[in-house]
This record gives sequence, structure tokens and C-alpha cells, in this order.
Amino acid sequence: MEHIEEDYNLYWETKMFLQNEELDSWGFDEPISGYYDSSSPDGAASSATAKNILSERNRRKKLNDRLFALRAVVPNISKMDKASIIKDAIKYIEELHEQERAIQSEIMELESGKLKKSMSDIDLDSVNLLKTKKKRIDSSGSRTSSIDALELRVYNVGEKTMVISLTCDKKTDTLVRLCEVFESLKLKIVTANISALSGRLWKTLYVEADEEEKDQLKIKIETAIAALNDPQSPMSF
Amino acid sequence: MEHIEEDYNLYWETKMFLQNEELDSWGFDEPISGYYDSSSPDGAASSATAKNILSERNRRKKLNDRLFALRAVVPNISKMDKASIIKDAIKYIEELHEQERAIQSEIMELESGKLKKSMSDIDLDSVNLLKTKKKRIDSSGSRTSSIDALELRVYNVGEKTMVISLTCDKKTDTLVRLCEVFESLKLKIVTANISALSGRLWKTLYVEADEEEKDQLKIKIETAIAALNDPQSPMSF
DNA sequence: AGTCACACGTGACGC
DNA sequence: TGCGTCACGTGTGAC
Repeated sequence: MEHIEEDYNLYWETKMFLQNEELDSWGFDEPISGYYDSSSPDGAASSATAKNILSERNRRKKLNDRLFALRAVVPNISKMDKASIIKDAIKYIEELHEQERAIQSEIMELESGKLKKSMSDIDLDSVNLLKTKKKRIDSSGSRTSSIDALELRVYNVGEKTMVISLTCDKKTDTLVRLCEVFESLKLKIVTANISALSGRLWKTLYVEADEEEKDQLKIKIETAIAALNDPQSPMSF
Repeated sequence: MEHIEEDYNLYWETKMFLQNEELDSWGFDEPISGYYDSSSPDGAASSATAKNILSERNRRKKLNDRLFALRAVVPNISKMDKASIIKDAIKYIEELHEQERAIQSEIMELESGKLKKSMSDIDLDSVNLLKTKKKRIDSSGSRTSSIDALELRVYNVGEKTMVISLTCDKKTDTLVRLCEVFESLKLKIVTANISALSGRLWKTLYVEADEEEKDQLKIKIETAIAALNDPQSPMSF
């Protein structure tokens, strides 16, 4: 497995391990230093706060462990910094996305190249493998007039323009809902287009936005759609 | 700054934005409740703690934004929970790893299997592409009025319709060449659209075709573009 | 000096 | 009601 974990831990691992050790051996007696309670049966209140502080510790530990695990699966981790770990992970995932796209087109080339000859099943396997990964973005319970998003992509063209490509099932009122959703987002839309084909809607729109907003833009649309699909979710309107 | 952040808040966005709002209006006065300082000019100490608390806020915000962005690049986000976001990201990266490994072995198989044939250069190209991560689909020698394709995607919608999405650099006559190319392909175009933004062309067209033709369609377009870029290349017609 | 990143305990909010 | 999650302010140690 991993064998090079010991060198570079001059950072928070050391610290964390020490801290974890002492919290593991923390059998729970008196919660902290001698503490008095202002009112009520002091035992109840103190145990309540003690529980809270303990669970909070566990939560922090879990989160740190997850972050640690995240770093483990991401190569080329430059800095041990928490924020950097997440940043590198994002960057890495985006790289994998691009790579996947490139490979997919390559496989298609290969496949079509041998198409006239014996169409090998290996090629089909690879294509199918790629397809199985593509799941529906939204698979929430399909109530009436919800939006079943099939694919949502956000590209940035130039410095201040985004291109959003959205595909979804065409059902009753889907088009209206879609318009409502994008209406509510208050985007700076340059131009937009919706086409309906074979039971699906294809929406392409050009939006004015900064590059940093790209991810937020995407999640914004996703959450808006999800909120529309699930009205009892806490959304303004 | 940003002005369109208020609508879509389902979960911690709401909270965060509200809190951010009120921290913006936090002008800094007395840091907390009346506090006495043991020594030194109290103004210095208070500003020091104020700085610290402010930077700590920024750090937290940055970390949350990163986490937010991380969730954006990971599909199938089940829960909004912080730990769950990281967990899903890890799982997703592992999926991609496995997928990449499988595909790589497949390509190696393919390469070693059929290398002796006339397809050798294409196979090598695919391997190189795989190793060098991402390249432009077409990176042939850029002569005047060539088409530099940035992305080409072909989807099938329904049984007999394809959606083709093509992005390329906008240079002199690119639009004309693009039209010529698609003219020459004799496709059954249902509807088509070209937009120009920030030095790029975005073409979306809907074509009538069988699903089996999908891959050929793609390679057809690619070869047509390549042929236009490099006229002495062997082209069908 | 002073900044950066962190873990901690605590009150608040929602299920 | 307790339980889980969160942001907050604070103290600490490292550079």
C-alpha cells in the first residue's frame, strides 16, 4: 500500500495523532476542570454539555479523517493545508474529467476505424463502460412537472462568459419550469436557446459571469432544479 | 460584488450568506464585552485580536467555498453534509481511478492486438493522448482558415436524432469553413445554430441519423475538419 | 514583532 | 426531547 507516509508528516498529522491518543484514553470522568452549574440539577446539565463537547470532538475527527483520506487518493498533493487539499482534489477531478472526455473520443476513433472490419466487442465494452458512469444528475422522486436533468455542463469562454449546456427529459410543463428556474436565478443571460427533440429538452445559454463563479453557477442551477423538484425543501421560492 | 446570490439557498447557503452579510456590516468597535487588559496600550491588543478573528473568518469562508466547489465537480451528491461531501468525492475519485485503469488496459490490449495493421498511427496517437492527458482534438498544423476544434461531442436523443456540439476557435473565415464542412457532409440537419463568443464558435446542430451511425458521424466530422485543415491528407472525397 | 493554520469549547438551529 | 451539524471566537504552536 502506501509506504511513504512517514516523511512528510511534519504538520498536522503529528499533532492530530497526539491529540487523538489523549482523547482515546479519555475515559470520561469529570468533564473538565471543576465546574459549577448555576441552576437545575447540575448533573443533567453538565452531562449534556459533556456529551455535546464529546460528539463535537468526534465530528471534527471524522471530518479530518475524511480529509486525510481525500488527500490519500489525490496524487501530487502540494501542500498539507486543508484548503489546499480540497483545491487539489477539485483540480484533480477536473483533470480526470478532461481525460475521460479525450479518451472517449479516442475510443470512438478507434472504434470507427475498425468499423468496416470485424467490429470488435472490446470496443463496445469500453464504450459501455464509459456510459455506465454517466448517471443522471438528478434522480429524485419524479413528481409531476419536475425536471429530470440528464446532463449539466458549464464551460467558460473568455474571461467573463459562461456557456451552460443542460439536457433534461421533456415532460409536461418541463419547459415552463425550466424557464421559471432560470428566470429565478437572475443570471446575466446573453443569449439562450431551447430545443425539443425526441422527448428531451436541450438548453444552451450564454451567461455573463466570472471564472470563479463557474462552479457556483453549476451548483446554483443544480440546487435550483433540485429545489423545484422537491418543493418542501427549504428554499425561498 | 455579486448580486445574484439570494434565491436558491437551500441549506447552509442561506445561513452563510446571512452571516456574511452581517459580518460585512461589522465595522469593528469594542471587540467583545467590556474587557480589561493587563498591560500595554489596549488599542494595540484589541486591534490584534480583531485582526485575528477577521482572518479566522476568512479562513473558514475560504474552506467552505472550496468544499462547496468540490461538491460542484462531484456528481450524485447525496447529502449536503460536509463529511459526506468529502466522502462522496473520495468515492468518486476511486471510481474514476478504477475506470481509468480498466480503460488503459483495454487500450493496451487493443494496441498490442491490432498494431501490425495499418492502424498503427492511430493507435499510437490514442496512447499518446492518453499519456499526455489532454490535447486538442485537432492540433494539425494551423494554416490559414483552418478549424481548430476544441471540443466535439455527439449525443443521440431518441432513436433517430443526434445532437452535435462543436466548439472551435474563431479565426478568419472559420465560420465559413465550418459551414462548408457541414455542407459537404450531406447530413440530414433538422436545425442548427452557431454562436460566437469571446473568440470562439459554438455550434449546435440536430441531425437525423441512426444510433449506429453515431460514432461514424463523429469521426466523419473530425476527418472532414482535419481534411480541410490539411488538404493533402487522404480524404474520402 | 506578526501571520498562518489549527483544535478547541460553546451557543444556536433543525430534525 | 436529545442528537447532529454548524459558525463562531479564542488560545496555541510553528514559521
